[in-house]
Amino acid sequence: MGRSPCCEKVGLKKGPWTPEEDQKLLAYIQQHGHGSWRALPPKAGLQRCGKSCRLRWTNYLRPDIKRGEFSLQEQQTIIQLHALLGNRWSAIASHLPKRTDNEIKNYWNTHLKKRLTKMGIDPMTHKPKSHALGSGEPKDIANLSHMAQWETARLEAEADNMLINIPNVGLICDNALLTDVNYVGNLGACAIVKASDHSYQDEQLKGIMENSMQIEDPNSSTNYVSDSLRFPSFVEDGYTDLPNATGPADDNVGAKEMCPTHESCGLFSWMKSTFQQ
DNA sequence: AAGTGCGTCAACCGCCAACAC
DNA sequence: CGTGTTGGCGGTTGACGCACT
Repeated sequence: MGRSPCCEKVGLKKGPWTPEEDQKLLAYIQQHGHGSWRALPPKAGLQRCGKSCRLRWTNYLRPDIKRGEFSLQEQQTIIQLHALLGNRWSAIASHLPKRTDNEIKNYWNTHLKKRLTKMGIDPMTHKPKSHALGSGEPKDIANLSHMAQWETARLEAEADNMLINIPNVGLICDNALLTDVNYVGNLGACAIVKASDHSYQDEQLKGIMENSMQIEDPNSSTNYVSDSLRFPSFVEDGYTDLPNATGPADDNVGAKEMCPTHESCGLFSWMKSTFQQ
């Protein structure tokens, strides 16, 4: 049998907070700080348990909270970090200034999880569903092991406050089934936008592609790439072995290998070989 | 207009680790 | 070292609003 709830005491209120209660809590904390949460409610004149007060403050009343729709950049970050950290919402929240772990958790459960599932991606493993359990072949096991090592290295670097800067990848192609944030294994996020939908892709990509590189699908008949987003500076800095990334429309050897999830395509291999050093 | 189903999200519950004694 | 307390975390619930029939 578990411990009895902290609000079991007679007279303690539960449920939604009223504006009056919010005001009392806010005023008290602004004046005295929260101190001991357990001791706070009677001092603030609230018929709540300390836990409820703490939750209300951290998830709603804190002045440094950003509310409202998640930007594409934020969505991308959540997906990336979830692939890396799993359901460690507070750790994920620490990378998203002004967002609470509760809000991120809700957003993941109600939006992102469903979206990944719809895209045929297992939201827990971040792998295509058909590959979620792996084939059991030595090659797959080796890959998983390699990726695990890579993630470990990343986590260690993160702990040292030296987060490795892995670029995100944008792919514009005519036959894209996806018009949203995707991912490339656990290495980076990938924005796939249908090339013919010029009306929104520029703004959409700008949101996603901050500090990102962009790869144009050479198979695209439209070949639309916004100049402002065209080809990253780091390609000029030496990353020149992209799989046809900068090639003309008919230079499509690598692009033919592109797949919706990029798990096994040239893009994925390229990222692995380039960044797993 | 009423009923139903579904999505969203604030809030709660219970577990756990850290800390004080 | 054992025990009690506290705060933090992730999982879950349920009230609410909206869309649809």
